[in-house]
Amino acid sequence: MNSNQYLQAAELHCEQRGCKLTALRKQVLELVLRHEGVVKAYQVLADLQKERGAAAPPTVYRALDFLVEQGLLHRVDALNGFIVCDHFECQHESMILVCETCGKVQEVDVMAALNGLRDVAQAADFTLSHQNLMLTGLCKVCRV
Amino acid sequence: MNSNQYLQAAELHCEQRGCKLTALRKQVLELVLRHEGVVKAYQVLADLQKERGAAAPPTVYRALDFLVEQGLLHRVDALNGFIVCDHFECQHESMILVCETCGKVQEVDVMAALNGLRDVAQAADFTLSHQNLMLTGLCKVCRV
DNA sequence: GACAGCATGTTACTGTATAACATCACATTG
DNA sequence: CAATGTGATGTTATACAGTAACATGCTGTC
Repeated sequence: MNSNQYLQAAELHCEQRGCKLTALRKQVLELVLRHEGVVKAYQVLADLQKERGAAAPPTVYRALDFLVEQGLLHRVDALNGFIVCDHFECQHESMILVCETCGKVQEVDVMAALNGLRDVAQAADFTLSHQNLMLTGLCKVCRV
Repeated sequence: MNSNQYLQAAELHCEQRGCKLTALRKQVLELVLRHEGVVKAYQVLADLQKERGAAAPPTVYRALDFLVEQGLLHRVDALNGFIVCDHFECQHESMILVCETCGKVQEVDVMAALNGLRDVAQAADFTLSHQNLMLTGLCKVCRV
């Protein structure tokens, strides 16, 4: 799926959920798409400023929040960053793998594998919500 | 284990690992211990300033980083905070459960339950390091 | 055209974290 | 004992992250 296709699908996705991928939101999403892997809010802000002159933090954060809410992006807490989710259509719980060495990220689905954790939590009288886990390790390339 | 016992054990633990729980580090650890649950760096900083007058962010961050490195604290990325680990002796991988409603945290061990995730990661050509997962959900009290 | 409701712009601020350099304390050793 | 090296701490300044609060603009509906 190329960038344009993605944007189109994203637009449709938003409409189906009863809200709009406005020009600004689309532009922000586009900026995020341009980067490989994790993008920071202030990076997006800088990019946005290049493209349209003035822009303040709230502008970017609001757009990013919206995109996260729609499932188009995932927030990666531990990195204060965001990544594109390329399977926003389906209900999923994912695990975001961050390589400690090169910083590359990938997302894998873990709906099933989470059950073990869910059981442990349940045993501690705790009910897990939907998760987007972030775990660290070594990617194929950096593993040597 | 009360606070004093913990501090003593912590001191021993550091020595065994070839480093020192200095007065400052001990004081910071004590300040963290005083709080239930998650503590923020700037909260600790404020407390520290009350006790010893001047103190700047790096002082606190260095101490906290040290304590995390020694396994005495866990960093909770998603909350920009820290919690005490009360079983720093043993090699463990834990899951930190954060209640979405009341914010209380608890730590549970998940060495075994992580294997499922490890397998999924391996299938994606990724080798997981040791983890301290943070997951959100509802605690016993807030679950209703 | 008036209004409601949402999106965006703007200002100012709070909170989180670190770089870079200065100084101190203490152990080692020549 | 003085010289030196090393790690801990102090200090200043700044970078980076996020939000509150209010102003303005846009669009659809009655």
